[in-house]
Amino acid sequence: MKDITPKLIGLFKIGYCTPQIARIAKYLKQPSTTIHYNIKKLEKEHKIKAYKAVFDYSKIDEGFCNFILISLTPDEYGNPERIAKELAKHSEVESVDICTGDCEIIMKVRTKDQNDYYKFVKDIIPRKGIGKITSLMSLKQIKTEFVEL
Amino acid sequence: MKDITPKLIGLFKIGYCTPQIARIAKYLKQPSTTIHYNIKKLEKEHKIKAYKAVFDYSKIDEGFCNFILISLTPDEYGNPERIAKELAKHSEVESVDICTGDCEIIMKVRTKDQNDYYKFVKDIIPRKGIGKITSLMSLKQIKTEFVEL
DNA sequence: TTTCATTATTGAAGATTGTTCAATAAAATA
DNA sequence: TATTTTATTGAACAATCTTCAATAATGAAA
Repeated sequence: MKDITPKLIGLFKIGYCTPQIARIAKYLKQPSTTIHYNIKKLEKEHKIKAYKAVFDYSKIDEGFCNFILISLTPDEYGNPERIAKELAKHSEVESVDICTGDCEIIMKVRTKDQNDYYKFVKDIIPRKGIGKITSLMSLKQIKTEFVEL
Repeated sequence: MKDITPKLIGLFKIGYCTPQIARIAKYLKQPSTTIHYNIKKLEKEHKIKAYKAVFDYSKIDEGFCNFILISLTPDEYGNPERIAKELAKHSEVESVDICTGDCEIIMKVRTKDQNDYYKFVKDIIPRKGIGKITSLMSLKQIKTEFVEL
């Protein structure tokens, strides 16, 4: 057996999908060429970043979800983007935001279980600039990426 | 002019896309029927919830992003899901998670600006069961929905 | 207002892609 | 081993996306 499922999931996480012009045209009762034109416009303006799949992560070995609130060390207050972009590179990371308030960076991370999460935190967090972190564990996901589960 | 853009954005937020089987087949060097079969399997197992677009939200009037940490009143500790599902219904809400720690619910909300965010909070939050809320404002988004910006 | 340039809409034709089907192979089960 | 189920694959088909050229609408400038 080939087991291409993990490869598919990896591709679908970031793209490899495309709009359903005909279906949208029917739903909005407009010619498909008009829909096509408007979608291409959104793409040219870089308003659409990607077409992708949303998963029920609990069913694809990514059911352990955590929010990580990161406080930076004072010497790194100036450029939180450097650290944020490094963190964003990891495939377990769903989102990274630079924010105000009690922390400087908030990220959402998906792993299979506590063990994998521990590995991630142990590996990724002890780097220059990161002062303190707080984890908020998600017990149940009601809505993700605008999709209700 | 028809201005179907807002309708397209609404549709793309939740679906109306489809996988690119031929492209994946080429990339993975597999027959397209094999890719097709495996994707349909993922769908039947309900591992894939939707195919959708990811936006550069700063370019589509949803640039003001906040994380809201919600503490419930003691009498609602028992069923946080009722409140969570209600909150999830609103189109401004990207995600809703029930969690442990300092709060019971964490949600991600996108609005056009502070005014719209204020309206949302004023409208949505004062409901039975919600005790205290904390907002974390996102100043800059580095990665969203697994897509780097 | 009139002219001109740009942007938006649309139908028809063509190129590409997703889907179905039937046959075969592989894996799991008894 | 025998049997059932699951997985892979190529060929034909149906559906979709895309291109193109013509037209209409909009906005800017004289």
